[in-house]
Amino acid sequence: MRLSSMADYAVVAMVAAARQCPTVGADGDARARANAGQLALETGLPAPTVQKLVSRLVAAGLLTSARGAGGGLALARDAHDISLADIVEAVEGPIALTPCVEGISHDCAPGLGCSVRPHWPVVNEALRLALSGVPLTRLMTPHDDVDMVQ
Amino acid sequence: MRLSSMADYAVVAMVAAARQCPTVGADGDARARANAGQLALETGLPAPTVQKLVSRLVAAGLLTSARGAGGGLALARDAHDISLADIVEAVEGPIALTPCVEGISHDCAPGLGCSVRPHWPVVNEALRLALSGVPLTRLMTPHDDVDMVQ
DNA sequence: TAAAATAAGACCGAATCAATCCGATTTAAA
DNA sequence: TTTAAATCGGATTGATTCGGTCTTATTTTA
Repeated sequence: MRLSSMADYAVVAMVAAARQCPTVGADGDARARANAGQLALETGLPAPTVQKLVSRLVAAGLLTSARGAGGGLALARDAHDISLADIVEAVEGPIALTPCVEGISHDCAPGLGCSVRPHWPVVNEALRLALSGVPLTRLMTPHDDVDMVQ
Repeated sequence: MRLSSMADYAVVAMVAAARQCPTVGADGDARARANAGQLALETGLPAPTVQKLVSRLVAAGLLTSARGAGGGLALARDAHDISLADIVEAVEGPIALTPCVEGISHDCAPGLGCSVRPHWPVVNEALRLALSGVPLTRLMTPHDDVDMVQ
């Protein structure tokens, strides 16, 4: 039920990246690029861990990377269009509480014919919806009372 | 993000227990008690694993146990009043995606002042609500189309 | 009184996960 | 042309948790 540490760190790293690169240039060439070392310094996470995280985030299309000297990272799209679900899925894969997904048998209860399996997608979708409702912009604020009213 | 195997098995075991003891006697003394061995046989799970599961379920107040010869297990309350959230909490403890709960520092991002921490309770509550909405009675049905309309 | 059946707790092996390190590739600047 | 800087990918090590098995204690019936 717990989020993996990698996914937890990824959220923190994305928040830091969004702070360092608040606005991406409209021409696609972000001016204020942040490198992995700066993100590690700001978040307090180990540098190798941040490097591995940004690799997955880039592969998932949440960050854009520019190699070489002067390179760095930038948000692929606006911070308001990146949600917790995107970050979690980028690091952990599809959001599912159980391995009882379509295509895999996983006969956990042969006698019951796995009667609980048809009900997991409902829970998974509800969870995904909850994560999708939290954009990155809301996480950037140090403390707000918006959550209380929701 | 994945549920632990123990919690997954606990759901299956509770479904099997609800099937073997559909109605609990109003006098509190259930007539049709199921023992751990029968549950293991019906679910296909290892018997020692089922024993460990029922121990936690009894401790959590979801099952009642009667020791000695002729003893066994019975649902503590009606199957309609037992939800997925109850079972998961009985096995895994409080439902929380991150260890960022009140009382524990866990300074994942000292530089940011853990700006993401105030937002986790919102997600946790949404997840708990989704699990609470699935009663045990719905899981007992082999296959129904109720989930589709919801 | 004795035997049988049960739950409850303790122990151990194994697997997954997190973290780290190293080398390869690419680009800009001197 | 050369040097420096920064990302990308894989492989390795260590530890924590998880899953499974076993033994012990308690209770009821014959």
